[in-house]
Amino acid sequence: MGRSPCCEKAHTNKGAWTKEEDQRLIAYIKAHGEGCWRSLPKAAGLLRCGKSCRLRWINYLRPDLKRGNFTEEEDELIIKLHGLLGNKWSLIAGRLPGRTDNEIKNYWNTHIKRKLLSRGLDPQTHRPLNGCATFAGTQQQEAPATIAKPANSGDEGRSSGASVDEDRFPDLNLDLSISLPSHSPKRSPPSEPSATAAPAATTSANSYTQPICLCCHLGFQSTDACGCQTNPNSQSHVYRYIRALEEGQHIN
DNA sequence: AAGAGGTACAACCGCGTGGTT
DNA sequence: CAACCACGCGGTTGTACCTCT
Repeated sequence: MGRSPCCEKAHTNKGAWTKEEDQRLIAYIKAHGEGCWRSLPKAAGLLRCGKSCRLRWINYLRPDLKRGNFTEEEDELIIKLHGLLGNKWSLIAGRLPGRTDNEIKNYWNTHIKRKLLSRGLDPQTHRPLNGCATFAGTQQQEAPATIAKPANSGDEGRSSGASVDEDRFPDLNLDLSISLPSHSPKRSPPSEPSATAAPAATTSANSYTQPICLCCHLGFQSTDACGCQTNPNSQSHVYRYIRALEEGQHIN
């Protein structure tokens, strides 16, 4: 049982990276580009695991990293995105140029969690801590639960935040699901018959589905991470967060 | 000044997933 | 279609640094 180790443990360094190792990694990637992490350490003359090299590059050495303190805007964006996506740090990082998932994850655990607690909000659910409907009850009381669970909804413990709802962010309709732009019968594992269920972006009888790109809905401009505007007819198999429109609502 | 406790962050680990054979 | 492989992700840990007493 158990999987084979990702690399030979015997002759690999662990722990903090030295300057020399950093230089070797940077030089190699500059010369050969990213990719094939497994063979990279050997080729670059590093006594490191490929995973370790990848992590070091992505989280620390990449030239486009911003580093430095998070701004207030970034804080709020992270909170909103976490409310939407849960602990999907890589997705959140995708919306914050120059930030890495690891950095955001750490920042969340050390700063934002506390910030939300001080606001009386549960960092995981974004709901008021005392459980009473201080403001959650003030909105959308009549709205049925229209949230379709995300793809990994079976894994509640990991991303419970993804199931939070729109009452935390009245300006955002958080009715989300993960969907494919076009039907893909290949996906959707049998164990989760409807969770991934892309086409059914809603479970509400009162609403109908119409995909909206989350990026656009959040007000982001078309970027490399979101090609929906540059290529609206794209049939590429890219997961997109979509939400269901409520009755009477329409796309601008 | 020194030790204890708290905080921040880099790095590791195990698992899930997609691609290839 | 199953097995294998490599990559990427999220949770967790280790440790250096900071603050308080």
